[in-house]
Amino acid sequence: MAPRPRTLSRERIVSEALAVADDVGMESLTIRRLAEALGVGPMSIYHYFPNKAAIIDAMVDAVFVQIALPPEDEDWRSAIRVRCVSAREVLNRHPWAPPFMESRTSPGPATLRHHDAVIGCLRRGGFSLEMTAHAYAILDSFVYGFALKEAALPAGGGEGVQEIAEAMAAEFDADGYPHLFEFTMGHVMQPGYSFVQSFEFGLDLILEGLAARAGD
Amino acid sequence: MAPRPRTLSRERIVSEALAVADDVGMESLTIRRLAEALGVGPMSIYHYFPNKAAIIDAMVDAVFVQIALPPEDEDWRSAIRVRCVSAREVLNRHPWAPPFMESRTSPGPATLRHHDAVIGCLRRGGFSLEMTAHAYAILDSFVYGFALKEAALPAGGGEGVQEIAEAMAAEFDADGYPHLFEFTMGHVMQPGYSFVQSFEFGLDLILEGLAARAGD
DNA sequence: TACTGTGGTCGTACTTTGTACGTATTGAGA
DNA sequence: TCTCAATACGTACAAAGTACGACCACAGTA
Repeated sequence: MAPRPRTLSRERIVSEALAVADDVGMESLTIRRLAEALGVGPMSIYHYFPNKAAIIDAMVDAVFVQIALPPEDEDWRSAIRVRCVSAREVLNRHPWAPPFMESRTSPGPATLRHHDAVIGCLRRGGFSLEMTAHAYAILDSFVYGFALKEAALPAGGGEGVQEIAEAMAAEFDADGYPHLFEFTMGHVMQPGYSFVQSFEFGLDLILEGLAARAGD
Repeated sequence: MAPRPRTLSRERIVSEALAVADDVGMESLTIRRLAEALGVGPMSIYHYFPNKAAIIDAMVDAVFVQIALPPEDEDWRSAIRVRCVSAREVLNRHPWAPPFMESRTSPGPATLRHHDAVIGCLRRGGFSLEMTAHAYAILDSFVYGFALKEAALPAGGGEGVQEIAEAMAAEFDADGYPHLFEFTMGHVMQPGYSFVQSFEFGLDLILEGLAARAGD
């Protein structure tokens, strides 16, 4: 029945794939590299997954597992807030993920459970089906979009940004872009700047707007 | 000086690349395929671009060209609205684009001009530098995130969704996901459902929230 | 007219990818 | 001990990006 349960398993493969993708990026996650990280021949992986796409599906589901579900004992607004903050953290840990979270055609169980919990939370909060659709669309668009932008930033979002901004500023020195110039110099490159602050600002703005419309 | 200006040019290459990517998706946009579409050998392309990444950079800039700048003669709120609606349309025409729009490290001139115009619009509207950063972050996160989700949908967002939803519903028939089930059946699969409606809903919600905070 | 240089194109070939196919190894049950 | 199925791997092939250098057509020059 289990002749040779040597080293591999779906779990180990997925977890190693996450590590590699986090480390070197999705475009450098190759079967060979993954196999090497697992200490195994490339073809061994295909005993557990039919193809690379299936591995990515499993990776996406593994990301969803990490996102906190909205706590059931809180009101919808703070419960949703918890899950959105958690989602940003998780997506930040896996910068490769945002483009894949929504585009997979075969969602895994964790993905389904997650969506079920969020929808349930909104419904319990008194949202109609239509308003639930709107709320979920705007919240997730914001969360994924923000994560997408953050992924483009160097780690942390504080330090390395200045360098990039500096390099960019050098290109449009000839003030063909006056507002961009002012913005970069006067804000982005200032010491206290942090892109992440905009996340809670935006999230609370959206939650407030949703609360005002909750009865619709 | 111009010994043999036969068929190729940067413009023609980029425009054909857009067409191919729109048609078969980014992952199927290969140099060979692009060359074939241009009626040219694969290597000829490398006379105009140093590598594939440079082509993608140019493609992204070509997408930015299409997005309407905020009209200067309108108040910030409707001007920004115009450009966001336009952005969604354009990104919808190029479903491959969202993950690339922010992640390129060398922005083209259209990209810079676009950002300059949006920032200028907000500044003229009375936003502080800090508020401008927040506003731009939330607006673009929403727009890109929404486009990302839309790209995962079959064309149009109305028709094919039902089929997919039906297929999905078949999997969780065992009502392990009651809210998702209710949502899918009671809303998504209803005749009038349209995901796109959520865009204007969300956009107006955000604009309203920003207007309320504009003085900060 | 012949020659030469230069810019545009392509043929060949190398490396790296995903993965089809068949084979070797192992230990549980007969 | 023998068999067999589950597991791992070796080899090989198609398709990708692209380095390298050859070819080709014309613009000037002589």
